[in-house]
Amino acid sequence: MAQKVKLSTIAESLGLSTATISLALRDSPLVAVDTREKIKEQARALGYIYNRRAASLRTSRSGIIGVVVHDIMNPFYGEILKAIETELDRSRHTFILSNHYDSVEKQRMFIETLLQLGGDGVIMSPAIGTPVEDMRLTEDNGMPAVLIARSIDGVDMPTYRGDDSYGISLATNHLIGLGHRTIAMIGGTDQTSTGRDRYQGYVNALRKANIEVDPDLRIPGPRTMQGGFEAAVHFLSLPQKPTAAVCWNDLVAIGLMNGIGRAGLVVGQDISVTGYDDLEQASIATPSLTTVSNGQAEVGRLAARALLDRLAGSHEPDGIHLIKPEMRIRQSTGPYRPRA
Amino acid sequence: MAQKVKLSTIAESLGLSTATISLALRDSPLVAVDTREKIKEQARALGYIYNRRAASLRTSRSGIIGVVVHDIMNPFYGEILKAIETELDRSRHTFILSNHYDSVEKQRMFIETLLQLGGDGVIMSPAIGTPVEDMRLTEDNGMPAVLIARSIDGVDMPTYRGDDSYGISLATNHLIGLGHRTIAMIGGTDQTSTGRDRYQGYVNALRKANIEVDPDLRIPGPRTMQGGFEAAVHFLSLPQKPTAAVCWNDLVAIGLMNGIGRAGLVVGQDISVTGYDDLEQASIATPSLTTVSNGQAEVGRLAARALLDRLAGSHEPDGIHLIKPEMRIRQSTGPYRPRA
DNA sequence: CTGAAAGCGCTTACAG
DNA sequence: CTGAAAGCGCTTACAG
Repeated sequence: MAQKVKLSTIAESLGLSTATISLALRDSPLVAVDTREKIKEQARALGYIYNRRAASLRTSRSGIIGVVVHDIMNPFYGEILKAIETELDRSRHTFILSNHYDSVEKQRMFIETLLQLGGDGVIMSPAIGTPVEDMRLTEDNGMPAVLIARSIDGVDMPTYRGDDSYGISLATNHLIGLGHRTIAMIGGTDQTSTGRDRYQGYVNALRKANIEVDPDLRIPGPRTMQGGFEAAVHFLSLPQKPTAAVCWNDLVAIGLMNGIGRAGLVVGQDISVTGYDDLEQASIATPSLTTVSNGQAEVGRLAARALLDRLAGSHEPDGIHLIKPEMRIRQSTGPYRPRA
Repeated sequence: MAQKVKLSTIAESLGLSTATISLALRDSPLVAVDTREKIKEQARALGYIYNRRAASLRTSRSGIIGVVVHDIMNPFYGEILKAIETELDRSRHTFILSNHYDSVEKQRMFIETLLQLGGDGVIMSPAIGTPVEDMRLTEDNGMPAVLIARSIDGVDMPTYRGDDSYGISLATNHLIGLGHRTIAMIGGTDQTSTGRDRYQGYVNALRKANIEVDPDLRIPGPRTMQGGFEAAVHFLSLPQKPTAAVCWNDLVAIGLMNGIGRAGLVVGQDISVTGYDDLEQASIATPSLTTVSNGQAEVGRLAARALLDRLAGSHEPDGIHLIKPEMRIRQSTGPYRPRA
């Protein structure tokens, strides 16, 4: 490649100072319009590339925002990320993405890298078991953080997520309303706020309907399609013969439906299944999946906006902002029928 | 936050020079072992954060690698990215991810941002219609690029992708071997190398079996699950009454299978369907999907390694490296049966 | 084994 | 409206 073009290259070629070039390229009104045009023209002609590291070293603003979630391959996070991307693009921020796969270690390394790069802020769905100190790391170093999808006890940062307890109770109530009494809960973990809230919502709904809660009807663990698929065998062999399953999320539900289908039973008739999240896939699954919309786009949009607002100086109130979930009734649930 | 801790802070607190601190923190053997330990200890105690922008301004190496693909929410790219992530993590590189959604504009903006940040290299699956100049932008500015999944005519950069023509012929031959003669091809576009190659592979296989190629049996367009689902109506109403469909990818195939199921036909018996990619979902779909493994993990791993090797000075040969696809036979395909 | 000094390419008061 | 100069926080020859 040719000699590197920098501000001084342009300055010399035009007989101006680097200060003027710098101002002109950033559209400062301090520079006369025609000088500005001439400078921009020349920058283009020379193939000038703005050196952000130098600028950011000087200004201590990098334009970089970090985003770290459990796993971007999970469409639930994918849908949140898409909304974040849209917001950040609009304000010309660059975002750096990482999965932590629920490794506190990996998450901490990401935060450190982001600090080293001078990240302006971070949006995170904290890993299971994230210690409070790790969260402090961000704010102590002047990098504001916004949480999504999960909250951490003892951390009072702005947090955007669905109202899990309420959402899962919608699904459970829907099944109860269809006459089901033996309802299993498939998937999830007690190690996250989300997991605890969803199980609680299920328990609450059953109690309110005077249905005894049988702990053996809970099959914790699965959070993926594969997991739901594998859980089908366990589910179908439960001695209580459940006629319905409230699933942790849509992926688990779709996997479970596939597993149930393999066993020759018809979902929506023999067994009712609900999902959670209302992913794009939910409506085109066969049968189409009854689920709960979890407002992913809303979560992503609001979290990104909150961070940008804070960077712009205004201060969104801290604490948890719950997005209201909504029921989506489709073909995977139907009236109670006793199992053979 | 407290006053920012930098090299000079540590230097002063220990009565040493910044040069020594800098060397010690990077484990230089030039610094005595106990001095080194003392320095590291102090750095930790003070909560020192390495300023990469400053370092990178000085060394003109950033440790950043850019990755840009069509859409990370597509599990095909997700699986490639996972492999890239694994390789880059190992060498302590940070990666910046972006979708271009086949917008040349968005892709160019990403490349420019990456150049501004001093990116060390870029891995890209180029957007449809990427002009050769845009590809030059990377190398002209000393940032090596490696292509994945798609190639561009006239660009001789290292490229890693599956052998699409061969792969789709495997699927087509499998159907022909089962006795099918009226085989549709669903999805894809002629605007990418991948699209042209796959259609060509399908055509070649038919010709070789002396089956006349009927252009009306091609339904171009769909590349998503939703697209495949919607194409089912068109497919089922084709007057030629095809008994099998070669799909662009697994997503289209799964969508199509759902659509066929809704129409009351049984995939694997009434209609045979093949996918492409062998995504995780393929094996747990119902029926499980016969498909072609496209070596995503291999593509990601090799592309990342090629870039890292080049950054380390060695020079992987340019040109296209084709990964051999493999057939995965499952339940979605079965022997020919005339349609009612 | 350790230090003094220059320089990476910007931006920003300040002066004119 | 434009310029001279300092400084952001590192690293790297060079000297000792």
